[in-house]
Amino acid sequence: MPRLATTSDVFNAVAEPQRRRIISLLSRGDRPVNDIARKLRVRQPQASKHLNVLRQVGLVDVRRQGRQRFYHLRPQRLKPIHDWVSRYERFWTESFDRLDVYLKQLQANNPTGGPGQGPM
Amino acid sequence: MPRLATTSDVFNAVAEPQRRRIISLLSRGDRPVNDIARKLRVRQPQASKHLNVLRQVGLVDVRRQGRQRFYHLRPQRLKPIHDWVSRYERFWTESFDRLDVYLKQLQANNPTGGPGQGPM
DNA sequence: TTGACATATTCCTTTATGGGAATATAATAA
DNA sequence: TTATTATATTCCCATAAAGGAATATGTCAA
Repeated sequence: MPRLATTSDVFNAVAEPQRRRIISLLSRGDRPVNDIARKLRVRQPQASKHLNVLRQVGLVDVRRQGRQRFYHLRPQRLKPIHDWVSRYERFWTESFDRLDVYLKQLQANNPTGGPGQGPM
Repeated sequence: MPRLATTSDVFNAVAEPQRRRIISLLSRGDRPVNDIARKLRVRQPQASKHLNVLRQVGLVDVRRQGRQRFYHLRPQRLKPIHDWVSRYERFWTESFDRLDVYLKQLQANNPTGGPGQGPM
């Protein structure tokens, strides 16, 4: 099973640093392409390409205004990532002592037993 | 700026579905390689390769026990992802009405002005 | 019309990645 | 020792992806 396409998997879309920067930038307001390209120090075609990926995956949408295209962030699409990673939040939030670890070992070595604890 | 290596960027390491499944599995307890491979229905070498990536990026570590190697999740390494994506949480948590959007437009069109609001 | 500006798209090249298959290494058992 | 089990590693191949450069498309102004 290879990696899902950047245009269909949010995790993969966001695995590109430039695209993360675009998301950061757009979170402060809609912007036209040249604006984005200038701010991020990339050439316009690359900006357009990244924006195209983000649009296809649903992380941004576009609004035309004159000859410009204002890109707009759709942050709800980040929620799957947030949900997934939040399942592990307690592991670094709670005091996570050796007893917890020991109990987890036991559970792992005993496939039949115990209440389901961790995230899936 | 190309994509960072899966072995050095947690975002990229986690962009692979199989590796996310390994993380899920390990969150319920340490496991040896064959166990993981069997559970995830992948061949042992692929499991080892993914585990190697996860180990290099710091998401798991290994403990030898006899001829087996028990892999152990290091969930703290997921924190960077959690931190990053949490910056946008309020956008889908708060009621985010059209006024907010309008204010963001204004701010974007007026680079000099206004208090910094959004995440960076 | 023509020209200038804003953006998208295409083509090309390089590179990282992931799977398959085979093999190597390591540790235990007999 | 040899055999067996558990895991790692290597080699090969196919593919997605990202940047560069050039070009196409679209929109406005004169």
